[in-house]
Amino acid sequence: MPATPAQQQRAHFLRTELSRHNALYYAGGTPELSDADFDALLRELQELEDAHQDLHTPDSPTRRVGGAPIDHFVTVEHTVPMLSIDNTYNQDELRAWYDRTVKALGLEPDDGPAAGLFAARQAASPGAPALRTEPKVDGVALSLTYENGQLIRGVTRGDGRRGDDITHNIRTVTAIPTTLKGAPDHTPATLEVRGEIFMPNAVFAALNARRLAAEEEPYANPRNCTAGTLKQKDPAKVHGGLEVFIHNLGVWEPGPDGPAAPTTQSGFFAAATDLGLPVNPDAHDAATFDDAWDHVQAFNDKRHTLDHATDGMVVKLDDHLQHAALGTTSKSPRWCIAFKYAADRAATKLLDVNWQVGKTGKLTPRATMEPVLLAGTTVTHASLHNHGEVLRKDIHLNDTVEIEKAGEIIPQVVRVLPAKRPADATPIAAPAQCPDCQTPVEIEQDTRRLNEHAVYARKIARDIDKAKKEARAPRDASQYDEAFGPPPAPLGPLDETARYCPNPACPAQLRERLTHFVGRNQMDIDALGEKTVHQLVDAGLLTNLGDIFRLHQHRDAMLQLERMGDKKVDNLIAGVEAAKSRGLRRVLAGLTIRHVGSGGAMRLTQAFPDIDQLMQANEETLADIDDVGPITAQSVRHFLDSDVGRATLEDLGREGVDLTEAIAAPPPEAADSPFNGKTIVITGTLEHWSRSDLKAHLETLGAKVSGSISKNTDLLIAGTKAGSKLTKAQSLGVEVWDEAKVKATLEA
DNA sequence: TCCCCTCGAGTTCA
DNA sequence: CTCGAGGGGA
Repeated sequence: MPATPAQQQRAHFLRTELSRHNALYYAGGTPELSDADFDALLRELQELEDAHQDLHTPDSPTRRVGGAPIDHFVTVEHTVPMLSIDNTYNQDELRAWYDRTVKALGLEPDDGPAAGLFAARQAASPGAPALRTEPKVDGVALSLTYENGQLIRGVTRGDGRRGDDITHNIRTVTAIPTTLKGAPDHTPATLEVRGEIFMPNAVFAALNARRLAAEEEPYANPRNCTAGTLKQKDPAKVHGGLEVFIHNLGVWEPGPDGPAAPTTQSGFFAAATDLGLPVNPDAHDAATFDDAWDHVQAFNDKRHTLDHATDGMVVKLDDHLQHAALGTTSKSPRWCIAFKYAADRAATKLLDVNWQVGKTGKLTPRATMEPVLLAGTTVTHASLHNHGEVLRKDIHLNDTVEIEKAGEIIPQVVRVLPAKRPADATPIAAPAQCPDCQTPVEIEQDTRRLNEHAVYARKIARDIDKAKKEARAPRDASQYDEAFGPPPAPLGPLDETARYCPNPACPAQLRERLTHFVGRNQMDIDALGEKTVHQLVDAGLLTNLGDIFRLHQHRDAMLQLERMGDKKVDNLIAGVEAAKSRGLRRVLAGLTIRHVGSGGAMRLTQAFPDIDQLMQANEETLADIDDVGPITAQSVRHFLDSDVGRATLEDLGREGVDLTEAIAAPPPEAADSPFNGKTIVITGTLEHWSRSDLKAHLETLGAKVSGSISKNTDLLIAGTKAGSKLTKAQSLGVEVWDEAKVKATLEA
């Protein structure tokens, strides 16, 4: 049956949309569609084409050249999981891994070149290296399978357990042999190897130059471009020039005449080379730890001269028997470790500075820069923290600044490059008034420096007292230097640490405070996100915290707003209703009282479980509470005595918000729980609980759940993607559990 | 008075 | 995740 004009139009629309999103996705830009939405469109097009022969076109996204259409990639289970590698960031951490490993192998502690691992390797096989070092190339990990020397499959790493079958695309990569040397008789019957596929910088640059010339969106970086091109549905569109380095062995079944499986990492490299598989030319044997460390350091200079991105060095044990003996943790093998070089820096131009108003009224300068690629992401913004910081670093508009990522995540301006300061560089002006409500700002200075002055002044005051008692003349100011040492340098503009808008009714602050109040750990009103709050504030429906609980009176007004349907409004009203019973602790945590967050709110409600009792507490009583000192106490009292504070609490009470806190009796099993009395830190991504749920649960069992690791920590619960906390816990010798162990213990 | 430990607050990008 | 600052023990 021929398609109707409407169907033809729809099919055309779907084809252009799908191609456009494909292009966006592979350019590493922001996809406008989720994978599921993309698949839905693709399916719709497929169905249209199936029903109407005349809609078929050779270039349809549902087809690939000369083959059957692919709906989606086939998921393939890895025979041996492809794990990720643990990271270290300095020599001590690397050494700690090495010592741990030597100990786990049951060898003598390795204190010199003749002991430990080195000695063990020499005994087993004279001249054998203990370790191997190999650059960590920033590309895409994949697994290749050969049968009788023929390439039969290429699979992405995926989640480590299973990945996507990309064989059709892999065949177009000339760096990957489709037939091994010596095939079929002198190759393994089955061979599965792992490697990294990447795009050399020169290839990437040429590709982007072509795209720019054709007025197409350039690709974000070589790695995204590689990942994108491997996920092409049409192999003809895979970019040329991809390179690959094979680095690990998955499976090696020798077969009747084939070579025997290698038993060491160095042996594997030699064997791979014999079979025609490319390996990294900068990999080295290392007899001892010190040798390995020398390679690590030497490569830090060399890596910048290479034509591909590297972000570290992998250190591996050479002996496969030792690999087997050590095994793996749930996320990474114990027999190798990555050393990450100090955060990469990038230089870019500072274009603009905006002053943001925070929920406390703090004004923060936020820099906008020319987009620059840094450690895998494109960076445009960075906080400049405060005006003192701007002055101390002497940052001007139009300066070229050097940026790096703190903790691999948050971009920071490290310094300006003074030689590159242009003629049109202008100092960054700090606002004298709030950019939103024009109230004159208040300035805070470094408390430590203020304290130095206070200490110096006290010394003088005490001396004057003493002089009075001893009935002698007080010291002359010119003698102070001699008696008390030189006075601290006077405070100047460079000591400014914060600028505040003091107006409690500032609209910008109100927006931020409302957003905080409805946030996850406070009132937890899911339907009220940042966007919606701003919408409602702009519409005049939210002018204070209490208004949230009156939103249901403005149903019609809300329905007038953009992207606000019946369903969303119902959701919102139900969420607001539920929020009324969250209790005093969460209300206090949401109020933005200085120095009172979730922890402080808990302490306060433990001492004063309802608002009336809290209202009656004076500063001294408050300061008696554990973890509450004079400064926090004053801040709490100040809030409770302020007009806004009292009015807000009364308003919330009138609207039916629960201003009491039930004191949870510990469940009977708490006493024998292994978590009782333990100080626990949770990190990483958990599967079965949200982190806050697990925290709440462990607390009912008598545990203290804290946010940072120290030597007081009894236990670290590490989910996947655990970061520096895991490393720190290991270096402090803190016990670490994975999620499965927690689950098993809780169920026991 | 000095430190160590925690908490609060601000923050970027996918 | 990191910084700064408050709290509290040594």
